[in-house]
Amino acid sequence: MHGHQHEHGCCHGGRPERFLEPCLLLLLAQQPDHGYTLMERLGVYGFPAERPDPGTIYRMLRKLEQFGMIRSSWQEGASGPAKRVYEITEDGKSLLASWNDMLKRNVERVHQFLRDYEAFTVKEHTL
Amino acid sequence: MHGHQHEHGCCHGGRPERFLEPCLLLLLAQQPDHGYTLMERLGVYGFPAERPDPGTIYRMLRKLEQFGMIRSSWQEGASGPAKRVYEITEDGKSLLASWNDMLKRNVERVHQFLRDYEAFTVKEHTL
DNA sequence: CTATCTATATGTATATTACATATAGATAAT
DNA sequence: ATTATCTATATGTAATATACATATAGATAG
Repeated sequence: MHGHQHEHGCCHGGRPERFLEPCLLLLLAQQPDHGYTLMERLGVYGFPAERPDPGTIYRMLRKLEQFGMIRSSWQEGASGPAKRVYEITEDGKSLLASWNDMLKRNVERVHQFLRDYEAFTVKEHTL
Repeated sequence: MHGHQHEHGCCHGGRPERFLEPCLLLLLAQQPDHGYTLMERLGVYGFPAERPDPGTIYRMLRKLEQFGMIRSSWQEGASGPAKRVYEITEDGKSLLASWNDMLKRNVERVHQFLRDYEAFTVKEHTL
């Protein structure tokens, strides 16, 4: 029952923000790839596997390239339309390491919340 | 070295987003309080304890009140300027439960990322 | 030759946060 | 006394990320 009852109006529950960028960097660190396949691979990190949003993903890839975190080249001789294949740069790997540190810290903050919420519900139950 | 080197320009690492709302709800579930004190209590969840942003916090409180998640009354007879004391409503408790569920799911997503990043660095090291 | 699949891209709206600034009553200091 | 500081609440504006809608086009299947 919980989780989706507040999607409209105020306080819609949803996805974690600022998470797409590190996930794309990690996927490209694992192996070079193009946007269309990356959309599917993002499912591992909880992004909607069936109906991902191409616009958001391609835009993020272009932004990362603008700042030199990834680089791209057009793949030739493949089937279907031309594919822009991205690979991570050294700067991108350094940024990925930063994201890893930051996400670790943020997880700690959320764990503190989850512990306190648990304590709150236990206390409520004993009233 | 990591963690703050990309604060400017692209890809600034920083705080988790959409985290202020659940934290305020949890703090008010623990006990009714007014904005000025809540600012300090937010330090438990990693918000900057010395120099929090009043604007963001008061605005979020007003939004939560607009949607009936908390309610407020002016506290009389206290020292200093008038204080608007907030308390959580039943709807607010329900929303808080939703946030708890969602944050649990999101933590799982981040854990997947952290595991994969660890595996990536191990692999890089053995090359 | 038309429809569908693969692949990339832009336009716009909404939401959250950061930073700057405004207001005002209460209390402390000179 | 009157000035400065502390407590407390509030608004204006900009930056950023995401969601949703839509556009484009080559390749392939019916």
